[in-house]
Amino acid sequence: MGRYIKKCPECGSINLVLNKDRGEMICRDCGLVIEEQMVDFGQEWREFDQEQSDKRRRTGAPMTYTKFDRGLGTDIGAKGDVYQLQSKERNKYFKLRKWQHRVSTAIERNLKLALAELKRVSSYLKLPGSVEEEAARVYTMAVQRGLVRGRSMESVVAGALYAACRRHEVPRTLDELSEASGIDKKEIGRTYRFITRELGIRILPSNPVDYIPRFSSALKLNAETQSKAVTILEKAQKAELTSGRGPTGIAAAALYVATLINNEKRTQREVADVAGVTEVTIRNRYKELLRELNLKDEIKKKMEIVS
DNA sequence: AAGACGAAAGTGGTTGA
DNA sequence: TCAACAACTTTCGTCTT
Repeated sequence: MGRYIKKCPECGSINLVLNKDRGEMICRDCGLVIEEQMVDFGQEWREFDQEQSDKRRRTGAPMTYTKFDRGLGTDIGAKGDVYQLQSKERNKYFKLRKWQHRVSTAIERNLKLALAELKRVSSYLKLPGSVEEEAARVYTMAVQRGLVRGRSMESVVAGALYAACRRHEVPRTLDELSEASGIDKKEIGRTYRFITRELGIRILPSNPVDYIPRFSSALKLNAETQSKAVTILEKAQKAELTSGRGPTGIAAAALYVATLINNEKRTQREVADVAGVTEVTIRNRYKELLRELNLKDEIKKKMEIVS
């Protein structure tokens, strides 16, 4: 067996909790979610001295968008070879370094800050590493195209995260992003639309089904109710009840109906709260569901069995 | 007393002239 | 740029459990 991560890479704390179901580790001190995919990424060989380590290593540092230079930065003349050159040549290199410095620092400084913020928010929302990576990629592209100009860094970060969530089908609502980042919901929506349009990122309209697992666990519903809600949603999609509607509202209504059918009743208020919609919306959707899908009979049947 | 229901008016965003 | 429009919200009174 290989070794697991023992220290939090963020704050160095060893106070980590392993959540085996989700395959992730959480740092108790700073809240960072450390992805632990139950795959041993450790090397299978051992190194006893410098020579062996040079020989046996097959890879360089991992490339990642969550570092401002993807972990691959090159510094001109950083190693000291410069000093073996003639003075004229040396001046040339110094100039080059200076230029590199000028060009890159603005973007890099921005990226460093932004990626720290991104880590904070995504950790707060317990987003998987793949989403964080994607968001970092989106943000990097946005910075390179100068799309951050005129917008706050934080709002672009939030927008990038929102986009990444959507693409990976682990949707969070704008409200949640807003709460985690402290940015106004409207602002996030605006920058989200802006950067996805400018970067040409195609995003499928989010599927109500994607919200079901999260909502049901927030409501502590059992698995049957949850899968019932999913089948209701599938029927609803066939009946064309889902297009043009807010996905969270539909998901909430389906969930509400499922609780009625499975005798695991939750109030409209409770469902509305976790889904971030109002009771009225649930009522409207739920009325449509009953009307179009003949679920009335199913509910009645259940009621009769009970009585 | 709490929950469910529905009408009416208001909000923010999209669309089409 | 404006008005029409659909989806959703807020508010509030009424009915049901």
